Amino acid sequence: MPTADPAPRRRMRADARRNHDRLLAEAAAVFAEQGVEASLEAVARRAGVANGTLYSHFPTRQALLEALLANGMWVLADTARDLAGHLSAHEALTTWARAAMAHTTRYRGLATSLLRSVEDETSELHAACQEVLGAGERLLTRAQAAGTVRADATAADLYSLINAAAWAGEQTSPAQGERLLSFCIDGLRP
Amino acid sequence: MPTADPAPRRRMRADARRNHDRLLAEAAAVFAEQGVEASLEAVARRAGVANGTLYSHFPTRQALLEALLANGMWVLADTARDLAGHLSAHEALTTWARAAMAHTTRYRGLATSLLRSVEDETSELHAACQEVLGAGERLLTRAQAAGTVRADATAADLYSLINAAAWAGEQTSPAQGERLLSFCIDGLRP
DNA sequence: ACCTGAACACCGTTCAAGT
DNA sequence: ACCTGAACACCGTTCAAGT
Repeated sequence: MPTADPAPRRRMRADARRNHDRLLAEAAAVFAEQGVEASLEAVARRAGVANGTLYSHFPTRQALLEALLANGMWVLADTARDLAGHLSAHEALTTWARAAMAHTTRYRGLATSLLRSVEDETSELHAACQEVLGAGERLLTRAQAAGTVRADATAADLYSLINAAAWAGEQTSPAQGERLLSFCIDGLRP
Repeated sequence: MPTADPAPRRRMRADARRNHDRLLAEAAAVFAEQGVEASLEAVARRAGVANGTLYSHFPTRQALLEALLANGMWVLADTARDLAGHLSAHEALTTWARAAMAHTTRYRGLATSLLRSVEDETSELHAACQEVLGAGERLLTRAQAAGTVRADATAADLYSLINAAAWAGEQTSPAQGERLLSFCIDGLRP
């Protein structure tokens, strides 16, 4: 029961809808090439619209990211529920953590936005980040009940370590990022 | 036996020396306030010199950071040697890791520069980062010999986790950063 | 030997004017 | 209802001209 509707899908003029979609598509391409700090001016240019049009559709960079990522983040939360049904508490946790990290490495610089936004209520990404945090928390609690994770670990710890490993992977190599994630998760054991 | 002299301390015109020192002092202040991505134009302005003067003394942002940090990083490497003399292998490692993380949190954004620079030979910070990496490696090897750290952990792992924890602390809270460091170090146990 | 400041090519963000 | 594009205030970096 999300309180915000995903997008006012219908009540939009045809040209507005076209611009909206075009902007999202080009933003995805530009962010994939240059990371989430890429020039928004370049996004507008590639979408063939004036810079003001971009800002009227997506008032902030975070709003653009939210539109690109919210869906994937809901899927991630659903994945947590699925894994909880199919795997042991600890395997579900580690498998999901890897999936969450993979999502975070989608664009360079994303880990920074996602970690900041989980605590920043003014961020358009905040709700989606909280969703992911909550999904992780359920898997964490389950693993704690099973005795495979220390009792003092928190959802914020799990969320932080996933993002930190993703970030380290960005700066060095994906393999190094995954090694870090493994170490951190091992460090959660009692 | 460092091969690069710290700075051509003497052969400098008086005005050049003054500008050099003033630029460093203002850079330290501006970075402390705004992080290492702060405007270099602002640094030059506050130092009372033209922007070109800043670039002639410090051709890149990394060069400026190197001048500000290299000394502290050598100290960090020395600290590793001291700790090895006074503490158990594992205590020396954990104590030093905390000191290294504290150094990394000196300016916001620094973790990113320090992790990138350790592998990037073109960075002016590269030598100093390698120094720190090497210091960590000695403590790590000693702990591995003592059997308190798993054999497959590398110096790059240690260096990455210190910087990743510092980064996470920047994005959330120092306390969260320290929790992450603890978990990661625990994860290094056999 | 060093400094200056203009020059160039870029940004993010806002907002009056258009259709 | 939406789009345009100019306007403003800021960058990083280079380099001819000065002293």
